[in-house]
Amino acid sequence: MGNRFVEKLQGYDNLGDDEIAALVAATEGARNVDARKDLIREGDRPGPVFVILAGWACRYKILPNGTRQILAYLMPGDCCDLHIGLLGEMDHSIQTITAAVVATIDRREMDAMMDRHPRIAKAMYIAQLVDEGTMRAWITSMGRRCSIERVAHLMCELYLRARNIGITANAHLELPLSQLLLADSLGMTPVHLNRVLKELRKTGAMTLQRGSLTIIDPIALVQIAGFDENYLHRRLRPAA
Amino acid sequence: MGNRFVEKLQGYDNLGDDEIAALVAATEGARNVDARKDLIREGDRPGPVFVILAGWACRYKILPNGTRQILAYLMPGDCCDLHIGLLGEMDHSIQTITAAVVATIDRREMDAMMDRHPRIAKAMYIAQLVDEGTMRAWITSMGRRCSIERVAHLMCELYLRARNIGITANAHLELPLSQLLLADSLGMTPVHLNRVLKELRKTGAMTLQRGSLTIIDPIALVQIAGFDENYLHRRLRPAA
DNA sequence: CGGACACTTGAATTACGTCAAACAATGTGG
DNA sequence: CCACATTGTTTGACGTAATTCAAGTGTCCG
Repeated sequence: MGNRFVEKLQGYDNLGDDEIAALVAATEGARNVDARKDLIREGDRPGPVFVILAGWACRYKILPNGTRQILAYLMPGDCCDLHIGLLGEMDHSIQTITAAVVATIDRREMDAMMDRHPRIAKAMYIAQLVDEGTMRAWITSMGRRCSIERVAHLMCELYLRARNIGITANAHLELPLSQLLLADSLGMTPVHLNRVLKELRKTGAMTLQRGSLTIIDPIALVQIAGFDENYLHRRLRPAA
Repeated sequence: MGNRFVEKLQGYDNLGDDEIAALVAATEGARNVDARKDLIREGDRPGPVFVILAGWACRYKILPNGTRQILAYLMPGDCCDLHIGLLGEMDHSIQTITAAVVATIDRREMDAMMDRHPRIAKAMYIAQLVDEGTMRAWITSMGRRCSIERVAHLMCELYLRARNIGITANAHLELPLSQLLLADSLGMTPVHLNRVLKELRKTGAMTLQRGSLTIIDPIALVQIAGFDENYLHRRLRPAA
């Protein structure tokens, strides 16, 4: 396995050897981070750009009433907002889910790299647009899909994103996400999520057990989710 | 009233006279658009950047089952994604709500302008980050707030955004949003939204009637919404 | 005046939440 | 290797917020 960040950006625009070298150099000093460590917290003054090279993380927000909302999952190759440094304060937190390898790229270095390599800039912008599209899909799910559809939709999203970076095997994916975490992502209670997972198992579309997702009947799953087949395709492999 | 787009960006970074002139020139050929006209549709190949100079618009998505989800409101001064042209297809549609004045800026022209005027680029990036923050707030609302809290929260957001561009008077705002539109934004049925509005009226926090929003008791409203007072403050007036 | 459209209200239904308890998996220290 | 705490999953009984269906009441506008 090479540098996941480079591989992801390469999927968005063809990068030359010098560009790859620049990205590799920029992410060289990556550090190991334990599971469940905040990389940055709501209210903090943003610093450098984070890149997740291995492991999983999530964006989240804690509400005044103590509940939590997960806003997005970060998989290997993903990074935080490109221009994060322009804001005065973070409006959400980012935490590792598993042990992870995290690189940080100084804002100035990032700007310089994007100036020198327009294709890196383009790929970064596309990545940002894809992330935004995912947020819109979450809003849509929360607003207009019932619980079983929401769960199915999230599983489709995660599975396709994972397949895109080559961490699936057959119709199978190791998902290090507890039911509590998933419930906090989908706007439902853990109890209800558990019942929905049971129902999905019963339909024969998929199973999720002990952190292991198996897509048994992809067509049925996509059908339940109301998942637009082109949805991630076109976003993950946009026209050149 | 000057150019709302310029005024908004000026709020993010101090622009010089030449930069203002460049923005004014870029938005010169604005055209009038009727209410309820799609500016661009899901699946279309993106073209130039849209800027709303007057009137209201919204981003939305239609689901396979025919329901609709509003994803964001665009007020005077707002624009669509900066790098929209990099994607192969739109993943959502944008439609005017009222009659509107819309400028389009060619991608090349936009790139050139941002190259020549780094402060314009910075202001545009901040605007983009603010929009993203708003999306995260919507996800949070949908996931973790009950209906009355959601409604109150959206009204806080819209009121503050409107105040920031100077279209409020006292504690009052003309909101050209039907209850059907609001319901499709908040993930609820129009019937239920209507009842929630009635309840909010009863609490004495606010009224929304015939397109006219009045904040009667701001403290009570913020309290109901669980609205973070700093939330838009820090995003709309970030530290220099 | 009549037709279209947005808003309002009531009654019945349902999806999901709450509370509570049991069970499984994993890890820690004695 | 066992007691035991800890954290995640599963299930049942019950309560409630929100939807659905249906029938109004404005209000605008040709």
